[in-house]
Amino acid sequence: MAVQETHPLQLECGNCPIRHRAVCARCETDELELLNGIKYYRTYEAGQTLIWSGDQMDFVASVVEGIATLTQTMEDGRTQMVGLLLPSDFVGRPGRDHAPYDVTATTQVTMCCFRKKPFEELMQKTPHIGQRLLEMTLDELDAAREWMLLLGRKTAREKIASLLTIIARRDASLKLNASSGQIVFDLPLTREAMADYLGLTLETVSRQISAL
Amino acid sequence: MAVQETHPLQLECGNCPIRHRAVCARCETDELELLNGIKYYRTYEAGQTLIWSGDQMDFVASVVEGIATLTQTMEDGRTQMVGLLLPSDFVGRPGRDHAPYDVTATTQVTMCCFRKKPFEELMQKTPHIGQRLLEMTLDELDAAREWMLLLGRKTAREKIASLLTIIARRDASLKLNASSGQIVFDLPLTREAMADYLGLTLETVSRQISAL
DNA sequence: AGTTGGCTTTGATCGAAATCAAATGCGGCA
DNA sequence: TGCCGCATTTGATTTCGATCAAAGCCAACT
Repeated sequence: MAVQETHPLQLECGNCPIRHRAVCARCETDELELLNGIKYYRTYEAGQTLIWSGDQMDFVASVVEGIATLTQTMEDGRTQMVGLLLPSDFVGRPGRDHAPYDVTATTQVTMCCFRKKPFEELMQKTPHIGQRLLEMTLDELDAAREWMLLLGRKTAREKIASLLTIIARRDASLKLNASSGQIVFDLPLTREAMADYLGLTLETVSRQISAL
Repeated sequence: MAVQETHPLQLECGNCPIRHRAVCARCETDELELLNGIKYYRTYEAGQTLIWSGDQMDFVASVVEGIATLTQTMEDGRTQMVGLLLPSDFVGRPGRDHAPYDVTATTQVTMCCFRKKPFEELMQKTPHIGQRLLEMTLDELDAAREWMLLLGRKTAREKIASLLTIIARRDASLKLNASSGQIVFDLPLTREAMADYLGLTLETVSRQISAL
């Protein structure tokens, strides 16, 4: 894994860490071969903005490693995070050619990219890709709606608590650490990022965390 | 149309009002024939809850006429609306068997229903349905994220303004009323429904509307 | 007319979170 | 060692929207 992180120029799909959860999860060996033919990897540093809202999008991609965020910004500078991209999540939208949100790396991020045109053509030929993408999009929609409840109706403290449980839960499902009863995890987000996510100010986030 | 509203037991797909925007939009005549074979209509009265969160879902459906809402409720009774269902919108999720939200009619609603099992089988055979559903789901996801910005970062007044413009815009695109510069529309929502949608209390909604 | 019950408006008060401002801690670097 | 830049914490004050409470409006029904 360490080797791939430094320069994952070409990685075999067979032992890809997101093989069974990404958009390619349902693909058979032959379909995978086609995808493999048009894929290429890119890595980004923590803090880097991968995509700016409004950018021309000539590719789509899967997050292989790292964490990135989707944020929306108003004219006066107020921002709201509208999505968290984790390994296996899909970026971009077939059939749309400009990006609707900023995408920013919060850690170092590795992406498995496909030029949009060939990918769209492949989607026509191999139904498994479209099926999986639909599934993933429906899950994202559920997550977004869960978040709407949080933003609209929860108190600052409840928001923090929800964020922590979500991160912890994900973390657990990723590492499957059947360790002792204790749950330990580090959250790779600054106070500001949390505030952006929760619809709060960073001061409020700080205070509420101290209070726990 | 009046006739269909009272008892739309069977309506010809060819002159269905949502023929070109619903999940069947991309279907060819032969595919439409298959869908036609498994569809049935249901109507609900204003105020009626079509589906309760947690219900077993043995069908999926398209809204043909009327408006319904998707709402999420917390244990202590706080509620947040997470979606607005308009004519052509799709209800239910292939591959999931319990409803995640309450669905409530705000006006009289007519739905074009399909039993889930046959629909899912049909989706395998006719790619156009899955493709269209993906497209619609991606649009819904965009709408949900727009709403997250509203809930997380906008003031009460801005929330009201956004709601009004959204309703007005939709209304305009529906009726295509190229009337004089004036824009006239009635919003078929109670103060409480608006409050639910905007993450506010009904008092605040009332005050802000008066203030405009 | 009068009553009932719904939605809506208006008023008074309270409180949670935003805002403004300053201090603290800490790793990198000259 | 000391300075710088950055994230975080803490404090004081303000404000927006929630909450609690009462009245107004209007259509349906007796």
